[in-house]
Amino acid sequence: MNKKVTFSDIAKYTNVSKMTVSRYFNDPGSLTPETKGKIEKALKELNYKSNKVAKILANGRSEFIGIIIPELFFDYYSQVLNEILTTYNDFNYKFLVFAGNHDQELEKKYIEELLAYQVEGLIILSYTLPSEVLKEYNIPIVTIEREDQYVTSINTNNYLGAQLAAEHLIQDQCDILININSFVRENVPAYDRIRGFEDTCRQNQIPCKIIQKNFKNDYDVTYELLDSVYQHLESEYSNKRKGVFLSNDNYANIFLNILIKNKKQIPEEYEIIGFDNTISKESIIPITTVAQNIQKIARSAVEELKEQIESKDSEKKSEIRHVIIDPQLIIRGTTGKNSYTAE
Amino acid sequence: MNKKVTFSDIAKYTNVSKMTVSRYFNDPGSLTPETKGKIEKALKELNYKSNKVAKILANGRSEFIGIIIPELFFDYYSQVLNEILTTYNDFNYKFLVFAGNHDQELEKKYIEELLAYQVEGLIILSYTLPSEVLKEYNIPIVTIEREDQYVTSINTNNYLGAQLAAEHLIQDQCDILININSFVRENVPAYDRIRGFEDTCRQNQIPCKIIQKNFKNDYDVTYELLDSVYQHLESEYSNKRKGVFLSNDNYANIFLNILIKNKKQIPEEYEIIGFDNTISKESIIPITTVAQNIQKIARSAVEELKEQIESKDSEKKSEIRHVIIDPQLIIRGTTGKNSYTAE
DNA sequence: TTGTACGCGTTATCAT
DNA sequence: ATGATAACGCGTACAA
Repeated sequence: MNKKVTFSDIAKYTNVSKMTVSRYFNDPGSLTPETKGKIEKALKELNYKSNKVAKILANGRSEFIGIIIPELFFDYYSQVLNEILTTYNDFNYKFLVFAGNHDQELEKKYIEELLAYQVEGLIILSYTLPSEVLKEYNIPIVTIEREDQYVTSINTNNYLGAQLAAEHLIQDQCDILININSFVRENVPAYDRIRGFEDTCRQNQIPCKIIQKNFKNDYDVTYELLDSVYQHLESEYSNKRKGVFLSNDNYANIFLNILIKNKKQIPEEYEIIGFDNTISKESIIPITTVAQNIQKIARSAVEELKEQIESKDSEKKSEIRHVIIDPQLIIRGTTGKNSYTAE
Repeated sequence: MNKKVTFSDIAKYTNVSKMTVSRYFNDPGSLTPETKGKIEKALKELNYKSNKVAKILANGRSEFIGIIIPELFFDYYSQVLNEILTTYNDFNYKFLVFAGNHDQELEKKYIEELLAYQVEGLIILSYTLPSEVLKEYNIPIVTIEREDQYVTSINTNNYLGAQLAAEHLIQDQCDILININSFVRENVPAYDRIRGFEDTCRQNQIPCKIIQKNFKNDYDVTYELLDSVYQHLESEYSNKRKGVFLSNDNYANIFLNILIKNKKQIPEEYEIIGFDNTISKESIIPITTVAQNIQKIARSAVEELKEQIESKDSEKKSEIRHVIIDPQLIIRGTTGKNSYTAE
């Protein structure tokens, strides 16, 4: 390892100034082929390795973007992070990633740390800090699928997703439509899954029931809660065709398992639709689900951030924007009267 | 945002030198309470924000660790990444993360980029670059669950995992033990799942069959391949009690679904054991599985890296180490004659 | 096309 | 306990 080779070393070796070496990288067109060749040779022979930290200090552009996710045990976050990381190939931003673990104080600390490293922007998937607080950091920010009143955001068109689900269940002639959800606040995007579902039922004059439970991030708790929901539905709507829309694939999968164990006919007695298109395909009956366009969400997030970062330079203050990405209904075996087979 | 507040600004404001301001952060014990107070006040009043990029350039310690994962669609990688990120709270390393997407050239490029940002070490989960190549970068490196001959690594005790699985199936009086695997090379840790399985069968004089298929990262392909395996097992071992050990939970789940659809009795006719403890719990029958101790794997990786980083300073060259973490068998509904119920 | 001088914000070193 | 000065490695601005 010894000492690092710098522009000065290359400059001495080639009898040019270090500015010329710098230009070799940043403005090669301005060099004669000769000097270019000399420098190229020297770089190889001295085994030069660039130091971007010095570059940041000199020109102020870190090309860092900070990401704060709640965690990676939930497939949705993993997939979004995966797609964000992949944008490196097109946008060249480097990503410093923190897992907030649902802890507000921790997340504040993480943001301070990210700012210290001169990140040019933040992508926030965690939800503990209100957007009003986020905006105060005065740095380009994009949030994804969370409360977003005061900041630019990318969200799925949850309303449309719920609408597609409800319409599909109605078309399949379900007698009663049920939405199973956790207690989401009205100001988060996911609440539109309830609004869209209710509105669609009302417009089609189909009975509709919203069931909200205090789901934890725990399989057994979720199982118990959904089992009680099942009992309730059985007693309440015994001889009706039930169309059930759950707020994510994990819930949908567990609910499906409960139905199967109780020997229910699917999709004859129950139709099921999940959300997120994560594990739904791997269920005992592949589950119809609303798929978010995660790649588009991720790319849009980086694009919006890039725009903010660049408009910051040119003094045009960019307005807050809320980008909405349409989801897609993926029809599988838990809906459609003739589809009780695997794909 | 205006101009950034620096140590110089604080120094002028308080009539001390910027060195004293620096000491306020790095060696506060050496300051008098008075100056400490003055500086503290100035930091608040001028709203100072630290710049760690300048700090890196000055002292050479970035506190960055680079991570290269193949992708995040596979739960195992997500969980490992999650646990690595969480070590920030104890070790204070910041993580620059790249998704290699199984592309060797891309990964080389990513490593160069990471080196340019002065990362102090690398954690490699991707497998495209041989450890012989990795070692040549001459920087602290730890690999996780991949070929590791020339570098320090953290791996699960795959041999033990397979042994636990085989012993459990034998104890449950299976007549024939089957291991379903992809074509893994003999020099990757996962190959020990085959070795451990075979050895245990041999020692117990139980018939054993290793089936390797060319699994892709695709549900439908995997389904077809496992369906053909099922057909094969049915014709070959029709009235024997079959104990099947699959190399991950996804395969185990799909195989289980195939058995259920064919109305096989589980665990009477087939016993199933998966690996990784990811989706096994959410299957129609919760699947017995070998759980890797992911938290320990992640922490060990960071600890080993830290040791390498620190011993690098003190000129003691640290030896290559291969740390082995024991997994644990989690018994659920797909094994054990009396356990055909959910947990 | 190439060079000079200086600055980026911090720490290291040697003084006092 | 505090300060002066020189790094760290690169880019900007202006000059030649």
